[in-house]
Amino acid sequence: MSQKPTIPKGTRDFGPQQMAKRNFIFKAIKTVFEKYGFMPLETPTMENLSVLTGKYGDEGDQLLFKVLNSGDYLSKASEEEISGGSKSLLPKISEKGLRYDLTVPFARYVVMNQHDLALPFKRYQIQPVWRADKPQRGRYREFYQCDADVVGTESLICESEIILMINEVFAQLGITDYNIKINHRQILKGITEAIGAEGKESEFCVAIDKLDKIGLEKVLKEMEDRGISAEAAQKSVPILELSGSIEEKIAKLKDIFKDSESGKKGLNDLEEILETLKSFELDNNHIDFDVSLARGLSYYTGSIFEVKVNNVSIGSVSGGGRYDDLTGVFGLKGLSGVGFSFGVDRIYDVLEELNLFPTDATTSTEALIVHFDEETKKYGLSVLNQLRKAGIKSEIYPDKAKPKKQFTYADKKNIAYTIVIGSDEMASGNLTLKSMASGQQDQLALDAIIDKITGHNE
RNA sequence: GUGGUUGUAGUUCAGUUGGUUAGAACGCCUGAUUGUGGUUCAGGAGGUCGUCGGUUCGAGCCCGAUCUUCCACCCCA
Repeated sequence: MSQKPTIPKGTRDFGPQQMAKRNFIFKAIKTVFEKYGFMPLETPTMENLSVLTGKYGDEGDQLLFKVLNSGDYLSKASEEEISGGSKSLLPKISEKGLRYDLTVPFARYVVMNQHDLALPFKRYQIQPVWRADKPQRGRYREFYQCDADVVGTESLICESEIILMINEVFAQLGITDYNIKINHRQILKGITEAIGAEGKESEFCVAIDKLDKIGLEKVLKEMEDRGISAEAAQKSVPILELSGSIEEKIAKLKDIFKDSESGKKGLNDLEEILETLKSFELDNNHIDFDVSLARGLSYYTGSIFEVKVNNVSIGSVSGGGRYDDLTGVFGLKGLSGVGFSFGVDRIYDVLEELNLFPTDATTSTEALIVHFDEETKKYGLSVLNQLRKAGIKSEIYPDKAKPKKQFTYADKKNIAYTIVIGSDEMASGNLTLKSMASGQQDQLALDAIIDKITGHNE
């Protein structure tokens, strides 16, 4: 008995229909990225472990997929190291790992090529990444990230452009009801100062990030669990419950941040981003200033954002922020950057849930040639050649088969037209064009058929 | 990593306290139609019940291990 094939946990195949839909998303994202002056970059699937480890925290290191050294990978390890467990053995048997995200390889690339790059450097990168996580719904061990980053400038125009790009991508995808939540790490720092919890920033961030998930009371408890005084936690309540328009929230915070340089800086940045956007005449920029937005990644130092589509069961579909020292760990100091990422898998689920995939995203072949015998099949080949010369996606049923079988094939593959060639058609030169959707058939010369199919596309 | 959960036909699922030959729907194949798909009708194929071991006269059902699925926590896209 042959064994049943399987794929590794947390990985997926993408069939033709899925790929058509995924490509629809990728195309929209790529088009927009390039329109804003971002250039494509690809980096290797594998990086040296020295590049990857220590960049994502202890948890992150555990989630790295490591690649065994080639050949006799145990030969360099001593008895002692083998008996010492995985910690001492690992560096001896593995030197490479699969990329965990696109940001670190990007930073590595920038440092390695710093003398050749025109700064500011704008790149986009669409590639799979791997995490040895436990899979769940919407969480895989292999998934795609679509990153766009700018390094080498502190200009807030970049932030504004990110907002514009998100708006443009979503417009192309047909998503209309969504919020771009924005906040600023300096504002969060300002809040910790204002409530008397200086230096507890990261604890504060971890706690409030869960606000919409677990509610205010549990967040306050979490703050206390993480070493923030009950008094300070209480003082944050009015800030977290801020309401009103963006301008009103900013005005209220300005008052609270009288003595906080960080807080003021954050608010100024935010105002400048909003001001810059006014030059671009958006009807609705979808921005929502949310002081409870924190985002886990600790390397963010400036603005941060996250996109949530409303009325769907899916979490955030995009996010990003500004980091001051991304390349510092690789020895290149003082390079500020800002970047963001689209989560393709989640966008896919959103489009599916809202039924927003256009029907032509899934059509494949436009015309199938149906024949009856060797002679008509041969005649069909020259017809096929003409169709393809005219740019029509077309194919001929390769085997001799009953028409029923050939039509069923066209039906299953969702092919729009069939062109039937029998002895009558061969004799007259007028072929039978059948529209599979309506079932209507017409006797037409090949030129007329080509006109009709291509005309239908325009 | 912690705790729970699932596994029966290609797919979604039934399957009685452990008792003969494991079912349905959809899908698939063939025919009704030797030049016509989607609808209809008739027929057919398809399962070592996740895997290995144990209990039993007897296991899809009970027990153990393992893999797998999904969920919560942690963390994250």
